[in-house]
Amino acid sequence: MIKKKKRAVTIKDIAREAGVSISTVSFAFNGTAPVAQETKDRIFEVINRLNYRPNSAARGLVTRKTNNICLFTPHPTSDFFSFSGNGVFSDLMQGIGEVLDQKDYNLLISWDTVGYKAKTPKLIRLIREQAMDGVLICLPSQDSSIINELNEHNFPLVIIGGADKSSAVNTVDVDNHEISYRVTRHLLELGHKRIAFISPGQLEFLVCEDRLEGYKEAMSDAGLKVRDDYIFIGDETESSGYRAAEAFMSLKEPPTAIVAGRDIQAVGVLEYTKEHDISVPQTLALVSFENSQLAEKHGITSITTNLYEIGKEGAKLLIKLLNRKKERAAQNMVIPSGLVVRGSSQPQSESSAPSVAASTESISVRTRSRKQ
Amino acid sequence: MIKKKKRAVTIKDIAREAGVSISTVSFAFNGTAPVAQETKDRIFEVINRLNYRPNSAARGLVTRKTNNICLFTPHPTSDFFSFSGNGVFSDLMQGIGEVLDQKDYNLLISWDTVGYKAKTPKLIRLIREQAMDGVLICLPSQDSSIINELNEHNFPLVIIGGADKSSAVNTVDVDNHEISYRVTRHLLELGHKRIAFISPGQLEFLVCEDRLEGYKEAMSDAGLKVRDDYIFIGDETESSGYRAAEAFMSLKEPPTAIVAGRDIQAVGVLEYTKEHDISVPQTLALVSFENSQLAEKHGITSITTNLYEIGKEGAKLLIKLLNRKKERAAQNMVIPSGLVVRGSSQPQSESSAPSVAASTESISVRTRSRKQ
DNA sequence: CTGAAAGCGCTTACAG
DNA sequence: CTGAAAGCGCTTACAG
Repeated sequence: MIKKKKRAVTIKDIAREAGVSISTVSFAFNGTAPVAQETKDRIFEVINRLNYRPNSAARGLVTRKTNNICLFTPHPTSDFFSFSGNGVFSDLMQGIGEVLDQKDYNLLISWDTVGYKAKTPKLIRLIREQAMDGVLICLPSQDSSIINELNEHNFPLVIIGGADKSSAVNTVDVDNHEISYRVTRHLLELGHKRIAFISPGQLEFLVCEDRLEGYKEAMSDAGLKVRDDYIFIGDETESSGYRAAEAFMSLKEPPTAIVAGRDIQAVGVLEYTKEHDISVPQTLALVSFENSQLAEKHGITSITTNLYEIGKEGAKLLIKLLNRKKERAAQNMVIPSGLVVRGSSQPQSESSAPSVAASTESISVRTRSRKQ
Repeated sequence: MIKKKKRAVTIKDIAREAGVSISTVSFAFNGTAPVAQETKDRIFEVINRLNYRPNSAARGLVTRKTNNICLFTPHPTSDFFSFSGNGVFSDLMQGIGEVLDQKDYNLLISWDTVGYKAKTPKLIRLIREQAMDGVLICLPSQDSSIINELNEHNFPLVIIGGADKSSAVNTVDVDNHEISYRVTRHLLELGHKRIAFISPGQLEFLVCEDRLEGYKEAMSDAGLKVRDDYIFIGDETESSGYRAAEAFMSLKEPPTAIVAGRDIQAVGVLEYTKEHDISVPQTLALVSFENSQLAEKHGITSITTNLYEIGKEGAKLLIKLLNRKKERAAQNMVIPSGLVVRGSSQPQSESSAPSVAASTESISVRTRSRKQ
C-alpha cells in the first residue's frame, strides 16, 4: 500500500478504489441518481474508510452554493451591542448559531467596520466574490446601498433587529413601537400621568426612534401632552440613567414614572432614587426594556426583547428563502414580547413586597408572521 | 449595449470587453506577471466599471486557499463564556475580528455543539471539505482528537485561552498559573496567612486548574499549608461567590483574605460581607481576576485577563503561520496581565479611601513569545 | 444503473 | 508582454 502524504482525498480516489466512475460516486454520495445497492455499498465503504468529503470549493463552483451565510453587524464591542449586564451579541449569535448548525450552514462574519451608514467594502467584496448564499443584517440603521447591491446580485437577505418596517425587505424583529406603547400603557393604567422617557440611545438608531414613538403615541392616546423636558436621550451606560433621573427629578414638576430605554438605564435611575431617598414605586414608578438579569436582580418591571429568538427566526427565514425557487413577497416577522411586572411598578395599594412576576406571554414565545 | 440580468461578471467578460486573453486579465489583476501599462489601464477600467471580483470558489479551487479562518468554540451563551458583567465572548470576537478584517480574511464560526471533550462532527467536516485555511480553537479543555485531525490535514492551528502549555501546539493565552500566584502573593505581602480560594469553575477547565495551582504554589512557597476547607469550587454566578464566602466565614478559623476566581464571584463575596457587616478589607481582603467593569465599580483588586488581546494575538499568529512556508517550532505566547489594586485589598494602615489603581503593566500590553 | 465528457471560473506553467 | 491550454475537484446532462 502506498501512502501518500498530505494530499486530501478526492472523488477520483474513491472512484478508483471502488472500481467505478466518478459520476457514479457522485450519484451515490449525493443520492442524486439511482445506484445499485451493491455498488453503493462498495462506494460508501471506501468513502468511510478514507474519510472522504467533497471539496467545498470545487462543489461550490459548479453548484453555485457555498453553504455559508453571512452575518453583517457592527463590531461586538461597539455601542450598538454594549448593553452591559446582558449579552445581546451573544444571544444573537446563539440563536443564529443553533439554526445554522442544525441545517449544516456555516456562519461567515463580516463586521461593519466603518461605522453607521458608511460604505462597506468588505461585505460588498464578499457579495461580488459570491462567498456566501445569503446574508443576515443586524445594524442600528438601514443602509440602502448594501440592500441595493444585495438585490442586484440576487442575494437573499433578512434584516434582524432594527428593522425599518416600511421597506419591502424580509425582517425579523421585536415590534419596538408596540412594546414601548405597551410599557407606557402599563404605567398609565396604574394611574400615572406625568411619565418621562429615556431613549436607549441616539435617535438615529431605529430601535430608539421606535421606542420613543411608541411612548409618545401612548401618551397622546391617553389624552396627555408629550413634554420635551420629559424626554432624555440616554446611552448604553448606567450613568445615563442616573443623569436622566437627576434631570427629571430636578424639574419643577417631576414625573411620577419613568420609562427607561433599557435595563442598565433603569439601574442608573434606581441608583439615583436610592441616593435621594425617593421611594420606588411609591414616589416614582419605573419600567424598562430587555428584561435582562439586571431587571430581575433589581426588581424592575421590564418587557422582553428576545435577541436569541430574533437571531433564530432570522436564520430560519433566511434558510427558507435559500431553498425557495419562486420569489414571494417580503415577510415581516415580529417576535412577541412579554411584560414582566415587578416591584418597580407595583400598584401602590399593594404592599411593596419582593418582586412579583406577572406575565402571560414571557415564556412561551411564539412567532407569527404577516405578509406586508 | 446588451444588458444581461443577474449573471455575475466573470474574468471572461473582462477579457472580452478589454480585448485581451483571460490570462492577461489574471496577471494584471493579481500583479502576478508583468503587463504593459496601457493594457493594464484598459483592463482595470473594465474591471472597475463592471465591479469585477474573482469568484471565490473558482479561485479557491486552484489556489487551495479559501481566505477563511475558522473559530471553534463553545456556544456564546454556554457557561464557558457566561461571565456576567463582562463580555468575554464579545471581547474575544472583537480582537479576532479586527485582525482578520485588516488582513482580508473571513471569519467562519463553528460551534462546539456537543459539549466538552466530545466528538465534533461539524469542525471535522469543515476540515475534510477544506473550507478554511486555518483554525483558532478556544475551548475549556484540550481535545486531542481535533488536534490530530488538524495535524493530519496540515491545518495551521492556534489555541487561544485555556491552553495546555505542555503540548507542542501554538498557543496564545494569559498565564493563569502565574497571575494566580501573583494575586495570592499580593495578599501574602499584605500580611495575610489565612487565604481562601474560589475556583472560577469546575477543575476540568484548564483555566480553573491553572488558577488553583498558582494559588497553591504561592501558599506553599510562603511556607503555608493549603487547606481543603479553604478551597471552594464556584461557577459563573454571583451567588457562587456568596456561598463560598458563607462557607469560609462559617469555619472555626475563617480566612482573612479571599482569592475569588472571577469578578462576579468577588461581587457575591461583597454581598455576603455587606449583609454580615464584615468590613473589607479590614476583616476580609479580597482579590479577583478579569479586572472587568464589575471590579472597577465595586472597588475590587483584580488582575487583567485580556480576552481582546488574546483574540487579537491569536489571529495574528495564525495568519503568520498561514504565510509561512517552512515549519517552525510551536510558539507559546503569553499575554501580560496587570494587577490593579483597589480598596478591597488596601493595606490596613492606609485609609479605606476610594479605590486607587496602582498597576504598572495594566495598560501597555506587550506580547512576548518564547520557543517551547 | 453506469460512464465519458463538458463545464463551473479561475490560475499557472509553457510557448512565443 | 501576451495567449492557448491544462487542470483544480466537483456536478450534470447525455448516451447507452
